[in-house]
Amino acid sequence: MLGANQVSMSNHLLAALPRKEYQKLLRVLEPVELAYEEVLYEAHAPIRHVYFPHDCFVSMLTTVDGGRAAEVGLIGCEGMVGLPAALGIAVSPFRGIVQGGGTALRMKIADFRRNFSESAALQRELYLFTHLLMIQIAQTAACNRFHVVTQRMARWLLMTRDRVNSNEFRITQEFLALMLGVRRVGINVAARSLQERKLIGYRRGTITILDHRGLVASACGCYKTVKDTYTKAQA
Amino acid sequence: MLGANQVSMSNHLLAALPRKEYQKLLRVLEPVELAYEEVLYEAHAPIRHVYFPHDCFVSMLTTVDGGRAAEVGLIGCEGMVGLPAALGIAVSPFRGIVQGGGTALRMKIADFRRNFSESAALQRELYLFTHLLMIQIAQTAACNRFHVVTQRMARWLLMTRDRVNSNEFRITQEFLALMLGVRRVGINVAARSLQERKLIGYRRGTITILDHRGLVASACGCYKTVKDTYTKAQA
DNA sequence: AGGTTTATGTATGGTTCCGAACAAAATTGC
DNA sequence: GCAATTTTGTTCGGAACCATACATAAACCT
Repeated sequence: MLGANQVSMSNHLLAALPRKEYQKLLRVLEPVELAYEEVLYEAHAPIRHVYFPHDCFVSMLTTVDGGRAAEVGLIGCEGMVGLPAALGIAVSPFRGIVQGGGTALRMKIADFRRNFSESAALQRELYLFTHLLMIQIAQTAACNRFHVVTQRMARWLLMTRDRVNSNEFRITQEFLALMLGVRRVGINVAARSLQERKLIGYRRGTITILDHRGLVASACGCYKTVKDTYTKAQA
Repeated sequence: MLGANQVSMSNHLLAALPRKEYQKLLRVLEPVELAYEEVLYEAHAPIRHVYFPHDCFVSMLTTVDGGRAAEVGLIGCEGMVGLPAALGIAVSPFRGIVQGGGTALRMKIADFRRNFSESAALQRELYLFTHLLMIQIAQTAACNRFHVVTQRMARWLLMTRDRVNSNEFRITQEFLALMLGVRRVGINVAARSLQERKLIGYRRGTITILDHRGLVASACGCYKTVKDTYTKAQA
């Protein structure tokens, strides 16, 4: 039986499955440590495993012009990494790169296919998650269009917080710039602006959220919009 | 038996179904005329019908800050409008608005649910299309981040052309500005720039593509990236 | 401890786009 | 034909961000 702590640290998708199906999956699930900046999928490369994050999360990036990339989605313990597999697709359209290091359960793609086709509950959950991820990506598209760097950075920090369950995480400004598709200078300016307002603190490679509510107020509405959608759908 | 012309004018998703399943669906499919600017779904409103466009296409828009909207996806005869229904979702997350007027087949949501669950072929096609739409949306997110208005406008015109199979279509600059999430002034400048280079022509409410290859060269790579993905997947 | 590497801070000029307002031309309705 | 409406053309100052370059500071290594 899972204790409350284990449930909170485990993957929500798996946790929501009926007991029996969950235990069946456990037989083919393998615990792995995912390291910061580890690449799970290259764009257009085959999906060999699907991942169910516990306390880490993964950025999905898409590339333009053969070089520049931007994050289009963030997947943590609320979802599964390697979603195209649930749609019958063998290749990842995006680059998947680990952000916060931590633990996850993973499954070989062949095992996933078999178990997925046999579990109506898993199907239902993954199709729902597909829908939610699509909304997240779409909101990112609009957000990229309308909102300034400071707002987008605040949103990113909040989304990250929700996925690692911690107010502090390791991330450099350089890396954050890559995610948001801006220059590091832009992040630097935004970071200082948020720090001056005492919403965040940071030092060399670490950012701390000091005032959660204030940060929400500084972020664009995209944060709340997407979060509410997830909350409602998974209630 | 469908003649070649009818096939080319009909919906690709339906056309790719096995003969028998297609004929079964025909019993619950109803032909409709979709008018320019008609709203098929309001955001967060229930999906009552799914639509299979023939010679028209539909923009999916997402809203930020309670007002401004931007197009995140374009669906024409290559797909189905109301895709969340295939994921077991009853509500459209986006606003769906008809662009080029034309004909489509539509199905009541209850009929769709029943037929979808009974047709493995339809499931396969719609899950594939879900995947493709997700890629389109993600590319739009990156495109919004990196590319200038002229490039994005060229991309939009090309995507539209592919969906209506015509080099000329009715669209005002004002409306195009709404789709791309910019001011009309920005579209005006871009339109004149494209016209000066003899890539397009336009007059009050109508745009004509004059030099297709030249326009592709002026568009960002996002056009080709997404188009190639669709072509390859549906081959 | 001292040098190397990595991360953050700062400056400059230029481009794109925004917000707002107004002018001109094409189309429509009477 | 003439007025109203719709669509397109143009202007202006300012904000955000870009590319590039260089300066400082913290952490790491041996």
